[in-house]
Amino acid sequence: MSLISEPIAAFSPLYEQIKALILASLQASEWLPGEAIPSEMELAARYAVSQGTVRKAIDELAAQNLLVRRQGKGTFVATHQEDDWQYRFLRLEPDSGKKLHLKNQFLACENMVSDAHIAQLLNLIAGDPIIRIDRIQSDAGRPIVFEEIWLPEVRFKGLTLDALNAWAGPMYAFYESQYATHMVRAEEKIKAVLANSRLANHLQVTEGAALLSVERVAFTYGNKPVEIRHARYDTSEQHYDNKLN
Amino acid sequence: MSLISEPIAAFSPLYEQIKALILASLQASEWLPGEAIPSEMELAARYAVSQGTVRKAIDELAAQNLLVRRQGKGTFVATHQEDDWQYRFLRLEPDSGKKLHLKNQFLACENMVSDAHIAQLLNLIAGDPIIRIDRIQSDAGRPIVFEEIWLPEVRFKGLTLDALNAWAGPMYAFYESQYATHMVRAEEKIKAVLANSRLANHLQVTEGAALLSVERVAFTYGNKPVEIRHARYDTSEQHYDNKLN
DNA sequence: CAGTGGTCTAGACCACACT
DNA sequence: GTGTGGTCTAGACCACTGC
Repeated sequence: MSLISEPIAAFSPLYEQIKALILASLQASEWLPGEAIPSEMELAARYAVSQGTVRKAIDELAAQNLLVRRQGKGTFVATHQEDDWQYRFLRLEPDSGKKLHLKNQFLACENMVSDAHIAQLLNLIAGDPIIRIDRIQSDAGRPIVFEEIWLPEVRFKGLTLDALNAWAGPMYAFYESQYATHMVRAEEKIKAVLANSRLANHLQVTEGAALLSVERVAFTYGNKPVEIRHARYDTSEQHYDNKLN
Repeated sequence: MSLISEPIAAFSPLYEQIKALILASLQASEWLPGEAIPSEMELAARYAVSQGTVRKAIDELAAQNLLVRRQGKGTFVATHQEDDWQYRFLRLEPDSGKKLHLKNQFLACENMVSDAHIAQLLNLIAGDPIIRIDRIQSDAGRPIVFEEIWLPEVRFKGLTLDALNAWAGPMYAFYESQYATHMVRAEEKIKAVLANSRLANHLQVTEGAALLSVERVAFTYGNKPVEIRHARYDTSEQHYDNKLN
């Protein structure tokens, strides 16, 4: 009888390896968000494979929203600074169908040490330094969202309330331009909760009103969690919109 | 100066046309859910294109979850009857991480006429006949979900409470096997609401408890809406799980 | 016009499932 | 072994962008 050992590494097609190489370059900031990566022909030459193989690798990265293809122009590193990506992860929509125009109001930005829960979510150790931010987002003067945000202090060193208040655009564009941190994906856990007095005050609803609780973990390249958010949405006149495929 | 008319029909690549042809066959039930479609070679011959072009068409349909590729076996029409697709559209998960084992309890199944709201969502006219179903889903004896469901009577003729109670599996597998209706995608609008006495009673929570309200429209082939659901989830020990990419 | 991504082809070969 | 989907290649040509 023959001795056939279990394959340690499963078969990995060439384009998967190319994908990994491109990903490594993204992670190493060889090409920055918004910039063009080399053309398919150049990459094919660099990796010594055919254009079709590079193409398949890029296709998959584009499907995961890591790259953006633009015919005639090139392939670009995805960025949260583009107009149509500004609110890529925001699923809240007014019932009326109009568009939300959210304005930030930052309440706090303080350095502290993480508890066990936040530490675990961020792959840190309880007691590691973190930054905690509170903010309210309003549409036409009406508060809609109250959010608590936790960030690892190592990555977001020196972040202050003043810096936040000086920034007009969305949070993830801020992280990208100020801290070279691009968010790739996020996971959310949604519940219905009752407003306590603090939440009621922030969102100008009555105590005991129903609010949507949204806990988010956001990840950069390499599946690294770098932001925790706990949001409460007032869904009396807006809803969380989701598509199932 | 030259007179250049706007292109009426934009350029449409071959594989898009093949995609449309395959879609038409699916919609016409030429191949039923769970069945294999012809091999790539056969389809290439049938449509007189290369295998690569058929491949790209199938790739995109598989990405939309309309087809399922299985190496060495063939390409199959997606079905809700497969084990791992049973709860493809259910995003509710226990906080504990365990799996939910939901048991159905159907409360009502009655014929009625649609109001303007439901009619509009189902592309019907107010007054058209519809079927309305109430059900409760429980996990380990605890009611978790209360749902109202509306179906167009034309498509689901003769549906009775007894038929529902005789069915053990998930709803969309039932529609598929009994009414030749396969659900392709769905849209959900989520809010937080307070339990009124009726909801409190169904879900065994106190009046004024916070509940997740989930309004779903589900579509078959050809973007045709064929089911409306309004669910209320008790999220005290479970949450709605969502991934953002 | 040159350069980029996008389409289409034809053919060779690999991995996997079934028999 | 045969048939299926999966990978990879090389080359031709099309569509779009910007100089």
